[in-house]
Amino acid sequence: MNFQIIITSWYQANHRNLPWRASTDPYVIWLSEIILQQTRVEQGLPYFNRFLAAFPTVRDFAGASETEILKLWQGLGYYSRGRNMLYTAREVMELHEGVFPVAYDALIRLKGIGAYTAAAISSFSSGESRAVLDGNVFRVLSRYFGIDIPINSTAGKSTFSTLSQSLIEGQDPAVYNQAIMEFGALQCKPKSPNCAVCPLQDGCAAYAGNLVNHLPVKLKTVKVKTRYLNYLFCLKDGQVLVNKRIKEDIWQHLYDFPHIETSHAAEPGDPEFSSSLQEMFGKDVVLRPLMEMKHLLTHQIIYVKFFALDNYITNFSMDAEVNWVSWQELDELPQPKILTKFIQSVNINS
DNA sequence: AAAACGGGGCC
DNA sequence: GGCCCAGTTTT
Repeated sequence: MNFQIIITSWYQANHRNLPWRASTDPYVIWLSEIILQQTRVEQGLPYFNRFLAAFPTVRDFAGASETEILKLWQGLGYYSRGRNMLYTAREVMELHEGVFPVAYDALIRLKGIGAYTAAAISSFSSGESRAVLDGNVFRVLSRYFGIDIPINSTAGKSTFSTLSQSLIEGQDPAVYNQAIMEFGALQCKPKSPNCAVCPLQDGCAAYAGNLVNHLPVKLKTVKVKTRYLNYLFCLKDGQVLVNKRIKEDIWQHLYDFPHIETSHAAEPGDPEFSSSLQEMFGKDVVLRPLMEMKHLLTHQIIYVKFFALDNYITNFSMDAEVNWVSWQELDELPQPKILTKFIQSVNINS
């Protein structure tokens, strides 16, 4: 038996029942695929269900506001995915008259849809023969064929892309694509794959060469940087001062509090901190330390301090992105995880 | 070619 | 603490 037959038979016997697999609607597939980018199935699943319930069609999606989309996206991360989806939904309404494209060449032009997602949507919705290449496929192929070219290098992407496309020829594209990804997710896992009962054990180069734990090879790149954010929690007449994050930075278009970033952990009397506060408020203000948190992102370690400003804020120079809102309004705004945590603990302690 | 972009689970 | 997850976009 060849590689493809073993993979697809394994899939028939072992696959999970995932809701998006029940549909060939390109809109539904699109929804699931964007949500699942760099995201585990278990984490994305509830988001998929909520989005589909809220927006059954691309027309419904296109009619939403960005805040609405980001609020539903809250907690999932990589928020540009949500913003790009809204852009693309509107594009589909205007350019394709509300009919979601199924052809790879049309899909690849849409914002937020890259090579992987275009292959996934086109193969699942219309049976176009485009091999998906995601983390699972890289891993399965590099192990089975014993390829040690780094999967995140240009040469690696090219090599694996050619190989995977050659393997899908003659197969049912939708089934084969699902099968190889599911095989990578459940059987050929990154850590402690179950080689003892693997149906591909016979032809597996990594197994034969005892290289399973060394493949795939990946170039490490990410430099983690450390940041210090000092949040200013301003309350007045039951309203909270919120800030819309409009800069090119993490959490773009989400809402948090006005804050001052310092180059190091800052105490209220710190010169750098104080001068920024002076600039922001036009006079000295008194801070009351509330809480400290450490927030971990893939490439940032953020030390967060929350301070209360109980008064002194009458002269606050309001930027366009800063606004007073009620607790109720704040709750309806999309916000970073760290802020949700803070708000919860304030509610518990009050 | 490299960096930026979240949050969570697992070892 | 490091790695990885149904990747894409920007620099």
